[in-house]
Amino acid sequence: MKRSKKERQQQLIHTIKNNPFITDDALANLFTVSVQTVRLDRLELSIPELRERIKHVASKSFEDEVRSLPLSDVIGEMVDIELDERAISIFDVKSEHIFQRNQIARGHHLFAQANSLAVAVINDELALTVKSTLSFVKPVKLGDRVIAKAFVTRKDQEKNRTFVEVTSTVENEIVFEGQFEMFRANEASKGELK
Amino acid sequence: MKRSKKERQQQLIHTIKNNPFITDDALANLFTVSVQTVRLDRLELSIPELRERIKHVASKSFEDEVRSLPLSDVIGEMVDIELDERAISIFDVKSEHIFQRNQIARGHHLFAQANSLAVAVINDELALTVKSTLSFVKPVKLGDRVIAKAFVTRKDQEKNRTFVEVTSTVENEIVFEGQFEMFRANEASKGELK
DNA sequence: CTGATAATAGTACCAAGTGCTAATATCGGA
DNA sequence: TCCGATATTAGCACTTGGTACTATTATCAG
Repeated sequence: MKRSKKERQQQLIHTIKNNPFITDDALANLFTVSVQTVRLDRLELSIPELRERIKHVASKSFEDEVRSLPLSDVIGEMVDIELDERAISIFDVKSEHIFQRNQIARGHHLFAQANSLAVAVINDELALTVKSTLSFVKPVKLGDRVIAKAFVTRKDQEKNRTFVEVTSTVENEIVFEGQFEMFRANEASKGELK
Repeated sequence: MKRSKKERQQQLIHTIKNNPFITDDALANLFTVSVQTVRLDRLELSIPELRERIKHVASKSFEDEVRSLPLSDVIGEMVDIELDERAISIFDVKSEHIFQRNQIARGHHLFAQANSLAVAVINDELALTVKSTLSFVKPVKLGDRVIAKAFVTRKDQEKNRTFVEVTSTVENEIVFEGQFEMFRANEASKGELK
């Protein structure tokens, strides 16, 4: 018992969290205990085996037909998407997102969530933001769960533009609004961008 | 030979592509061939086994997840500042800032640089973005050095608002412009924000 | 000192493979 | 029609990273 069971289990949780790809064997070495001990720990903490962990990580990102952009490029967690129509993502405000002084989320995270959602909702190989107008309606605090909803409002086929409106709420209260004018590369315009 | 080897292999590629979670066994059933045939096919097409496929999908998404975190501190290096007047920062576009597909910098990093500069230039305890209008003039690429310059254009003492204009350039060419309306908490208004 | 808790050891088993050899099909051309 | 090439199937040993279970040994605390 290096530092008691509890302490080890806390470390185990932490270690696996930021490296789900580690095997029991490696964990046993890390904590200088036997593999069986690691397994008992996982059992108690109901942490699934390596393969299941990996599968979980993988399927989270693979879920549904997010073809336009790999889900990975989205800030926040995508919960719903209908390409070229709408998309919803969730973003939990953690300590790394706030100003330490006042616990208020820094604006660029809200923008990042909204902007990446605007990119993701577009059903095309390439989507870039051209212009946008933002309104930070209400400060967002540590621990808040921000739900961003994006709607495609208009498409201009000739100019390859798509207009997306994003509204972010915390407990049904609007905290952020943004209009995004997006450039999209459809088949015809591929390769035009230098 | 239901439809020739080639045809089956094409289908195999397709099937695995949009469901990397399928086992050889399931594939064998699907094409009504033996498991061995599926394995030979994978071998010829150099498609890795199920576990490796899943691992690949997982690590791709995991890397991006990790990558999106350090957004908090990497917002450029301040090189000059005159409080309530102007500020300049430099931001080098690295691989973690771009879309892998086209090497173009993700918009929120440009916004983050500009926005944090707008916050920094304000000589007050608290500064928050209220509204902003952005224009992504030209795509920024991997390796580019973005120089953002912020100017305070106007102050509205009564409403506690400060207006900041930010222009970002790469090799003297404008790539981004933004107008920011900032809320500031001066002595008089401290604690008003709930 | 004795129980309880914790840790270790060992066994059988599983899924989803790889790598290999060997036996059959099946087809297409001389 | 028969022959050889290609394609397919079968079988076996072995691998990883586990589960599930039992048995033994430490270790600590009252």
